[in-house]
Amino acid sequence: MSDQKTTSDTRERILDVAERLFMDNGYEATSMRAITSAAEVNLAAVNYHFGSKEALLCEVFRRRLTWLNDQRLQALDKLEAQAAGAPIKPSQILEAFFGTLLRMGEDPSLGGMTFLRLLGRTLTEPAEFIRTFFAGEYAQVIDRYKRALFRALPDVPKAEIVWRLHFMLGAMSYAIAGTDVLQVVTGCEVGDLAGEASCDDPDTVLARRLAERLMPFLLGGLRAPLPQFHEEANKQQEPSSKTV
Amino acid sequence: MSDQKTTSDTRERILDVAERLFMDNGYEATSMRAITSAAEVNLAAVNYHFGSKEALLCEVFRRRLTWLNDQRLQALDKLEAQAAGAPIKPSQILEAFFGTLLRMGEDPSLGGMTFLRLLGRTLTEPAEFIRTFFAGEYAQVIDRYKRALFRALPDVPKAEIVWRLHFMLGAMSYAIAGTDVLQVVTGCEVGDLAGEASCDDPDTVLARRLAERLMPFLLGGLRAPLPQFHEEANKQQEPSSKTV
DNA sequence: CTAACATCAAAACGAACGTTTGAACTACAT
DNA sequence: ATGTAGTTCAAACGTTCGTTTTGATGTTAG
Repeated sequence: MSDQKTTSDTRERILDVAERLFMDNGYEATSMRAITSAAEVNLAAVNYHFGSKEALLCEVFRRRLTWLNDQRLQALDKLEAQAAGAPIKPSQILEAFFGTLLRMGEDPSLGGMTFLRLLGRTLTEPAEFIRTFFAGEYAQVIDRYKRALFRALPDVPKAEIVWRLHFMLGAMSYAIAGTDVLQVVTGCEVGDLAGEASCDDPDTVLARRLAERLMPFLLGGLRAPLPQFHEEANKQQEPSSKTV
Repeated sequence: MSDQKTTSDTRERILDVAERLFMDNGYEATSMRAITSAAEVNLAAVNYHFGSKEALLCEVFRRRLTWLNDQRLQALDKLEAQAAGAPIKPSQILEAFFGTLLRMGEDPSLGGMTFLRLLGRTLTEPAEFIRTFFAGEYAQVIDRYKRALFRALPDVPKAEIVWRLHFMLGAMSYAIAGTDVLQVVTGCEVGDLAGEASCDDPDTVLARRLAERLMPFLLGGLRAPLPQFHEEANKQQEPSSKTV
């Protein structure tokens, strides 16, 4: 009555297949028939369980994003509790926000790199229902982290922080999308990785390497000198730690 | 005279309309009928002039990208000539690559922000024909700039530079896409801008502000401290330190 | 004038799309 | 066994897609 376990099998299989196909082909280019036949379920199953193709895409994200943003909020709670009123280091804030996401790429049970790539590619889709869905899913966590960054960087104009948060999200989004539109850029990347740690699957290794490289880049961008009109703000970014 | 009058404005009108509609709705969600009726041309005109919808998209990009990447190569040529063998500053390289692009956003005759947004959104599209098209268009210029960065940063491992070039492209791509998936992030952005220079159209102002903010961020990310491969304090699951 | 190109309206093409329908099947409480 | 609610199924629905065709009209250059 309350929770049908007969439901779970078909539902989950659809969600898993949809996640992969949306990632491979994009939302518009993925047909219901491709999804249902790959999931080995009836064509009508998606509309029965989710209502529509749009609702399916939202559910694909919801089952992972709710958990993710919950983790992010908990991580920030923990940081603020530890700080006990003292300012939190920007590197810790970035780690809580981006590290929590990137660690999903190492765990296939959380969607792994498939979900990360899908997320990165979908964040730039212009469809209205996607934009409003993401806006709702992210509203709380973005607001909390924005305020945390304001407090961590009191000498930086708030508008500047917002811009840089935008840029950081972009760098991450594009990096996890990994569309490799310019294969020239990545080129040596994969071969470079394959040489080492071959115990884990390539996606897990990639996720770890990505985090190692991306976090310092983001922090460097966040603490870059401000554009001309505010020169004296440079001193607020003392090398207070070697965490990077 | 020349034949540019024979190939009258039908071609250009299709390209202009397609550029805007592809930007607004994405490639898959934009129909030929929407394009031709908005351009007030016959439905068959696209297939007559370009051959197919795919070829139309490629032509939309080609008419701007060949010029852009030409400018980029010339800018790098000029830098290298001025340096006369001496190392070029990374900031100059970034200015030549990203500044040349961002300046297109201020010039409506070069596509303006419409083209920039379209470019940012299309760079993450998974469709195969798009990926191979961009790979061909960008191969030369990426290779030149990659080598320039290698020379400008001789102490940084080449693989690291490639990663950071990737991140910089991502930050720029997402920033110019401006999909605002998380409106919370931008929020004050537009209102902030509207206060000042209201003499130009909003898109031109936005492009200028974007460049002012993005370039320092990219440079800060590029020059961030390198990751330390054994700094794992909170997570210890990689005992091997054989990383190069 | 002629020939080649460009544009048009209209219609049609087959294919693929998201969605709906109504019957058949399953599980389980009574 | 029977009723009921939830699930699956094959088949069809109506629409829209990219593309092609036909034939007529306008434009331009040799």
